[in-house]
Amino acid sequence: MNATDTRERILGRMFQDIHKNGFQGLRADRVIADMGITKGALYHYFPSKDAIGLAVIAEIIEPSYLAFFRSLEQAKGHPIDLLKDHLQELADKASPDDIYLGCPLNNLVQEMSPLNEDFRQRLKVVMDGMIHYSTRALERGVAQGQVKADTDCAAVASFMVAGMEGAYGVAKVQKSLSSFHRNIQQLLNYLELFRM
Amino acid sequence: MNATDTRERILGRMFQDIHKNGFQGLRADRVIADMGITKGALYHYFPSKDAIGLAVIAEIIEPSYLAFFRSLEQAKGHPIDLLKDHLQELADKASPDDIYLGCPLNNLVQEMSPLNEDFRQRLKVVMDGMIHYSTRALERGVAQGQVKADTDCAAVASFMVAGMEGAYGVAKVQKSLSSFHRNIQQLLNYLELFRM
DNA sequence: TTGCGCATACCAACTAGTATGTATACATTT
DNA sequence: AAATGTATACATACTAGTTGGTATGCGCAA
Repeated sequence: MNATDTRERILGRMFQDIHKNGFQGLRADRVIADMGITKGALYHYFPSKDAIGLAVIAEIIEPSYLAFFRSLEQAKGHPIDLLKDHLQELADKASPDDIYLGCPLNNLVQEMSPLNEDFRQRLKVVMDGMIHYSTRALERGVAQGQVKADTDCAAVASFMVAGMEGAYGVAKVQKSLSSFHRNIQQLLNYLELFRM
Repeated sequence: MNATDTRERILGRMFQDIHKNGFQGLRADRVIADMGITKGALYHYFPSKDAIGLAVIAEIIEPSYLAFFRSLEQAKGHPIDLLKDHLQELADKASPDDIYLGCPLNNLVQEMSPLNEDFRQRLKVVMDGMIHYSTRALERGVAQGQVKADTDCAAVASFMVAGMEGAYGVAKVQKSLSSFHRNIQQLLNYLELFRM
């Protein structure tokens, strides 16, 4: 068990606890106790609780969310299909627990944006990234005659992300996977409007 | 200053603090200290912190959100116009602070749904109500030839609420009123699709 | 033998909640 | 009408448990 492993194991567990309890609800000492290690290890790797949260965003949430959207830059295929396929995949892969706990990104956004500017800015980078790469994909679609010429690509991309997060939120209160599917389906219908 | 006043003043302040800090972030004693009263008063009216949160939902959040949607039952006019007007009004009336702090309903949903079943159910009643009354309004529109006959009214109503909450969320990280306006505008465009 | 990776032991501040006291209004009895 | 009881609406003081964080020590590999 080398050092990097321990740090990443801690981060992974912290992510899970934050996912369920929120950052304010995170009890770092309880998490590490569950892992069978002690505060010595925790504070060896992270100077403070805030640092844990920021590291979770930077090292777990951001990569996992932006991977797909960055990949749009090199992706071939109709941008509307690429975006729809991604949303469809999110819906297909979502477990009841994913729905019950909600979108980790959205959760942190709602909780931490007004409380901590460092958090907000890091989270904003992630969401802006999602919107940015989607916008560019749609714009390429316009240039290639795949997307309607009068499309406000930035507005559509932004609303797609908003609709996604909204779908997570509604499904979360309702504790309903099928609610999530229905709302994602409506979002797919919306995206289809902009196909050439 | 009679008793009812004090109770309602406490609730109002608690609502504000929850709106900013979340329920877990609420420090009830700090709030009442700011009000110039003491724990005696607080625990005279509320048996526990949870009771404060549930009272805020039942007595402040639920009425304010459901007022409009209930009114749809008696409203005359095109249902799509009624819904669009409401969304437009939300956008027009939103202050920068409303955006920065986010939608109180959505905030609590994201934070509390997985943590407290009592909270989740009370919040679900509110969101279900919003969707329910919107669905019925659209269905009456179908019956009266104002809304396209093949419209899945429940799906549209649900997605409208999801889009609304999503718009709040995205605008919250971005700290941008214009982002909110853009996303609401997209939602209005979406609703327009179902006009007969 | 020095520094890394952790464990142990501790602490100050906070936090929800309680136990108890008290002033005032209002009803009841005398 | 005066005296007495009683419920309401708080205030004060306290506590047990928690929480984030620190100080220190110690084994082990390079």
